[in-house]
Amino acid sequence: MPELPEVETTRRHLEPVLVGRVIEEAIVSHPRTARRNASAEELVTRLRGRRVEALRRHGKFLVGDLDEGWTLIAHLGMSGRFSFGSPEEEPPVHTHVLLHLDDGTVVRFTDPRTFGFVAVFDEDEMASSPLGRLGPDAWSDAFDASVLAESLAGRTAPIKALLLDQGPVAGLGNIYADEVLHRAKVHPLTPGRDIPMDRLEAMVTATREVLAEAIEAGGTTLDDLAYLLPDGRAGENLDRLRVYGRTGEPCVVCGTPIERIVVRARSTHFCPDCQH
DNA sequence: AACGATCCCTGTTGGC
DNA sequence: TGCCAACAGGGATCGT
Repeated sequence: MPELPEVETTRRHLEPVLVGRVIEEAIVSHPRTARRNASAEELVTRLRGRRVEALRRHGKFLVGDLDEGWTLIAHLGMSGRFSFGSPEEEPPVHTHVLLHLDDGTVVRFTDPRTFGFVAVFDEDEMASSPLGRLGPDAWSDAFDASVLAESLAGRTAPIKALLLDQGPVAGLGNIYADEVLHRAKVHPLTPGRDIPMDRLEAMVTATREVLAEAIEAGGTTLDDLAYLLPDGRAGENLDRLRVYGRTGEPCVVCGTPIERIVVRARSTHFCPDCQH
């Protein structure tokens, strides 16, 4: 499923295609994908004629700066994916948004499970957008141990849940949260407020390492969930995962079998020996 | 305010 | 072999 590395990989592929282009026409064929706007028709109206000035990312959100003060927000959800091609090509099944650009390229948003969305907000709406509740981006210098310590102070929820919350840090999902906790040797059920400073520092370092590896590999494509890069290739990070999806396999550090528990209705993988 | 449960959605999987 | 329930999960929402 798309997390920060998959969204960043998507951003890097889309940036040269979108930035500087004008969206001449937009087609939105699934109302749920447009649910952050008043209607699919409103989203189409807001997209039409807009020039894309920049493509950024915060956490798992893609952020497109449009002209005249508009902002494009897209989230891949569980199964969302962007691709691009020519108008003559048949779009993939479950393609819900088409952006016809002024150079003839068509950008497509495809999302079988419709957990993702595409939206356009004005400046006032941006103030109350989903971005407002996000903590510092996990792949930025704004995320460090002192910031993390501040946001975890007094928090009794398990650290795994707090990492998924996007408040203390934005961009980690179920796969990379497990990977970070394993590398930092922190048990996923540890209450946030009980993690000592040296473990918080280890978590920040582990986050940078895990994300750097995953971005370099083009993200993680699981066997059963087909996240694909915009050019159709699979991400190559799966073999680098040390705990996620490895229940029962020996820990690469100590050999103890990896355990699986459920935290906040999310599968959670950890080494009971390394992570106390 | 913080936390936990529930819901949305559909392709894939596992059990019978 | 075929059918169907269970499962997967990011984020919003709601109750406590």
